Amino acid sequence: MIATNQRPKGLGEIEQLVMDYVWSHGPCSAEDCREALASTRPMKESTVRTILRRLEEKGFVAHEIKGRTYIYRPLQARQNVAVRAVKHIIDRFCGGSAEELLVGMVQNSVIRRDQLEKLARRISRESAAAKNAPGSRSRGTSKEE
Amino acid sequence: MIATNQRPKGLGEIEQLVMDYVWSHGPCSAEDCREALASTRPMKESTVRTILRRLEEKGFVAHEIKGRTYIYRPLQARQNVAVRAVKHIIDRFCGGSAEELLVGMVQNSVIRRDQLEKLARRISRESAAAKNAPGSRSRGTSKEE
DNA sequence: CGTGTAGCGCTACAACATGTAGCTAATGGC
DNA sequence: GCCATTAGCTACATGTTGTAGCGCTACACG
Repeated sequence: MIATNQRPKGLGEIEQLVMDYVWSHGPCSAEDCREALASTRPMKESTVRTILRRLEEKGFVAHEIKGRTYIYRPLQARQNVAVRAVKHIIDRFCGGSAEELLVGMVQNSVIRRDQLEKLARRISRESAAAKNAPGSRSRGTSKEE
Repeated sequence: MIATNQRPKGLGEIEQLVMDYVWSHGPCSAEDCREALASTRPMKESTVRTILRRLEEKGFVAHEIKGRTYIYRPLQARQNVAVRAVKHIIDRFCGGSAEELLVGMVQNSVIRRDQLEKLARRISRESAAAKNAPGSRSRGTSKEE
């Protein structure tokens, strides 16, 4: 972890909403966010900007200046953030082993059995393919950015 | 918020440590906890008690009185807490579908491919077995008491 | 039966995270 | 030159978490 900044902090509720928008919509301005979220969560302009700034501090987004508007884009793939969060849980609760967790997930219907099976097969293939393509290793460790 | 208690709040760092002890050690008193954690995390007696009390408020533990000592025991299985946390992540980041998340977990070496495959087989069996035992459905929804 | 001690509840408080927002300054269009 | 847009800075209220002091009670012991 280079960690220029980016403490491993989590996302608050609003932060999550904003990130969701940035993730699904792609590069956008603060105003874009505000307007898009206005119906579900009205905010002042400054509020959105503060959120975006904090998101940037935390390393979730980066901005570039277009004209005189900041255009924010996600720095990390949504999936990676999710994975890291889950990894954190695994470390904390499961002593690093995901096995029991997955069993529990199936038992609690968080994933369905058949889903898992399909997935296992799919991953078998992908994993094997990745192994045969030396360069593609990069996906494994750092897909973000 | 009606919330007799037990908001779906997370655990702080110390709270986690204490829970870990309660989970692995089973029913124990505040002093047990304090002593056990003393080497890694020295705390005053009142601190441990506060933590335990909050843990009880949050619904993670319950106590019974033995003599004049409170004996705390976990109310929720460690695994269930983990599963719920992951479910939360899935809902928040993955729109409810765990698939991509799992793929990402394998790609990021959070779980190994073979681990997942083994698991898929194992779960196949367990799941099938559960399906044949009508009463055992209860495990799926609420394993915690 | 008085006193000490263990163990609990209550309360407080500081630090930090998070949501919210106002005010000011710069910048570009009209 | 003036107004709208948009960024920066700062503030503040609230909630969470770690930490702990203080006082009360009940049991043990002499």
